[in-house]
Amino acid sequence: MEIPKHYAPQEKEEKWYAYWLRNGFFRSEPDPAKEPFTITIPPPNVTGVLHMGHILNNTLQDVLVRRARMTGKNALWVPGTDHASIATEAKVVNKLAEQGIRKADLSREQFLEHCWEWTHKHGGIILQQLKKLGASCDWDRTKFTMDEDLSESVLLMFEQLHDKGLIYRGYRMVHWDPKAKTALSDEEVVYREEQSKLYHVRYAIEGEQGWLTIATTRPETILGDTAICVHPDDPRYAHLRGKRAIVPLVGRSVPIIFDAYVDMEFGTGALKVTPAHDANDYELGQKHGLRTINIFNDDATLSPEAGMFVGLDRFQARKDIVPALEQAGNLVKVEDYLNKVGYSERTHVPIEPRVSMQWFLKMKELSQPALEAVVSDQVRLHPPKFKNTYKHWMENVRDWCISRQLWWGHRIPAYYLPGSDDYVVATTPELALERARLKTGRLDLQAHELRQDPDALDTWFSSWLWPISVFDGVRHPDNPQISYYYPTNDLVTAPEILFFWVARMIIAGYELRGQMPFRNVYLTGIVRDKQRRKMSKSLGNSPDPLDLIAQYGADSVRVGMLLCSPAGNDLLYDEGLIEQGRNFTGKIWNAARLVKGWSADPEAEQSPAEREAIAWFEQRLNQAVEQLDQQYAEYRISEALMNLYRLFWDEFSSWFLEFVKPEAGKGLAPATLAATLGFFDELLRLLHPFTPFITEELWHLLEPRQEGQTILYAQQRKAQPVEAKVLENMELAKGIITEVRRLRTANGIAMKEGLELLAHTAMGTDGFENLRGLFPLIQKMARLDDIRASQEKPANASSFVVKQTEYFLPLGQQVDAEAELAKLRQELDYARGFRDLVMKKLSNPRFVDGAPAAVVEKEQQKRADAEAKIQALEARMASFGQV
RNA sequence: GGGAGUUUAGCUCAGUUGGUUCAGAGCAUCUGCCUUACAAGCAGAGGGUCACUGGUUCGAGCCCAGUAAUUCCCA
Repeated sequence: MEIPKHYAPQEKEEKWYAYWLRNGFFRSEPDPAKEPFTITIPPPNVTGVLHMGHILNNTLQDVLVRRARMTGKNALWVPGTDHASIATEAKVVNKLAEQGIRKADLSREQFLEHCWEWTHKHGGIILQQLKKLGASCDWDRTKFTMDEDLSESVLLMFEQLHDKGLIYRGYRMVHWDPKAKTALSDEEVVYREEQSKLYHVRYAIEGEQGWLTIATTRPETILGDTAICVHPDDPRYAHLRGKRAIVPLVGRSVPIIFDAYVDMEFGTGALKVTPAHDANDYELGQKHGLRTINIFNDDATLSPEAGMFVGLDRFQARKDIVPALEQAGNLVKVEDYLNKVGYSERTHVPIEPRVSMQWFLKMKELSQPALEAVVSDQVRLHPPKFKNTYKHWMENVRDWCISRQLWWGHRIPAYYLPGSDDYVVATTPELALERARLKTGRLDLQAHELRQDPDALDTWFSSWLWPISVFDGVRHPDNPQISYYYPTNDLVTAPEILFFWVARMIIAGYELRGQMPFRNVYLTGIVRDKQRRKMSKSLGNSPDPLDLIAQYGADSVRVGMLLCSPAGNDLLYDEGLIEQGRNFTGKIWNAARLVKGWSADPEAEQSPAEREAIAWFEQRLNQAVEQLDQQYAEYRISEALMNLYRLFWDEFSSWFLEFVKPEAGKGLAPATLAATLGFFDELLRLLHPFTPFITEELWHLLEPRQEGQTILYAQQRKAQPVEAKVLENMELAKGIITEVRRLRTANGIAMKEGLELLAHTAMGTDGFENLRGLFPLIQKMARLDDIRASQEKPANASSFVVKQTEYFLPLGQQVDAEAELAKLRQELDYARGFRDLVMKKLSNPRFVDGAPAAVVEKEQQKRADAEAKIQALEARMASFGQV
């Protein structure tokens, strides 16, 4: 069968993906006879679209899963999506706004209908896109965090933790997102440094002359001040003990309190205290029994409590209050100030600290096993540098605010009793009623009298169950699926969500099953552009991955993304990387065309040279497999790919295929052709996890295959002992070939022109004899008519030294004596320098006595090698009449 | 403010318990080639005071201390 000149990825990828699906190759079911290998996908946002980060992340997962399949594991990759409460709700609210509909005008049910509509319309697009990449997920198992079973799992978890006393409801200071109008967890706040102003404002002391000046970045919160605080040791303010101050503009009298919390160095050493709008002030307020005046509405406009600027946005109020303070004579000065402001991770508006009633999960004890799991390497992070970060977070973990004032998500399963703040927790309204009747003793209590908490749960409160809930392991902890597939093997995700998600999954894993959710966590880097800017829609610096796949093929994109992305390192994306991937697939394709063009000649006998080449590549393959095992074990995926890249390109294509390439028009010994095809097959298997499509295509082209056969389950070569000598000798032979080629180039001798190579064996023939079997290969590759031993050193010859043997290439009149000498001199300097260094070591008694015997012996060998080389070089120089 | 990491060729990165001159790879660059699979290719070549300073050691890219630059995490 002829192979087309060019590989057409688009067509082949479609064909093979359909073939894989049709045959159910990605499916997995529990099989006690086989070892499971499981990955659960980090569920992308259900309404998201594929970006470059997904490409990197999912290619890695696919490589791991495909490799597992080809090394005898029962491999399963579970796909799915996440409902992304706040992000999706924000999108739906925006969409409704475009249609002139306000969320506030809809009932909860109506709004959720819109959310579902949106989800059904956009949901799963991203999963379809992953198919283009070649992702070998078991699509029949696709999950969504709002599926009925997964939802029930979330509620059960809530109930379980609540019953254990780990979930509580409390009036606390939380991070408030005034745009989404919901509380956020600590992790959902991102801090950004900002140039702002520090306002110095003076407060009158009540009942006497004098002022007290404070410094603040948020003058509008003055309206909510309920104290001034100074340090008890500060002599500047000692006289103010027991006094009160007057809040500017509103004229409220507030106490001056003393607390060591204040930093005497900062600003004026006096702090205004606004318990309702600052986390630290809130603490102070609690401690000193201060009033809490909430001057903001939930959208961060000023509330009637503020007393002025009512209804104004907080930033407008900040602007407007400055001239007001100035006019009132309270503004002392304004300076520039660099401070850090918390923003909502989702809506990107500045966070407003706010006191509100929220649900919290106690984290301290819960996280203990999860901390130990990582510290003791039961769960391994790759790269391990993230262990520190993880440990630090876990040791300082704080209670998790799990309620969100949103509708899209899992509604908190708490039901308030009539006319009371008391509640029962249950996973369904029916169960809730039962419990409520029990609790109240009112058997006639009706469902409509109970009021379910309006809040939804933090999305991560569902995703932290993901590796368990996709196997229904929360509701049915002993079902065969979870028993077989859990704990999963690898998780591939971004370091950004190490705490959000990874840590919490580990916590949930131990809490629910007493076992880690996965054994390895591979943390990818962030995909950036060449200027190290994060790829983003707004910057417009990100290519559309689907365009790339359409242009270059999925295999090329996969290779390009993995070529240069060690675990934990950012990937500086450049289209050149994808081109490199394309060039590599092109190379594979062309090598196949070459080999496919060869035919077996039953008459032809396998030459000793061919046998040598085959014996060598056999060992070279063994060596590569050994390295690959190591690289996979250490999650050095980029390195594994580079290893294969060079194995295929340099060793197989440039060396092996050229070794055995038949003369034009001639056939090949059947055994040689069979060996070549065998190697090709093995290489395709090793490459398949990285380039699934082209390897399947060629696997079917190089040998006749039946419908239903696939490379997906073809097993990769297992590690075998490597015969080092065979590899060493070939490296020497390659060295000789390269030297001859170099001399040809340097002296302008065409490859067509035959040459003779003389080996000067006066020094001994060991190295020379070792290579005798490879001579035919050397002759073929360097276009030599003959290689022979010689006692004399011919004149008018170029020379080089390999090991301890000096080789001469008689070039007649063409020798460039100057260039030759320069090269010799350079080599001699190098060799002498090397010898001197070794000698210095050997003449140092402390080295000879102190270093291990093996090391000393090595040094002595090095000296002998160097001496021999120097002699050869000196003799050579002498033949030119120079030393 | 606290903590962690990084610094090796023009770029992106390897360098495993200190012991070949250990200074590597890919890409990029340069030179010569349309050699009947591949010019998206082939054959060659050049390129680095391992951030800096000091220390430990017979021996340091590797260990220690300090300095600088830079990144990230936490507050």
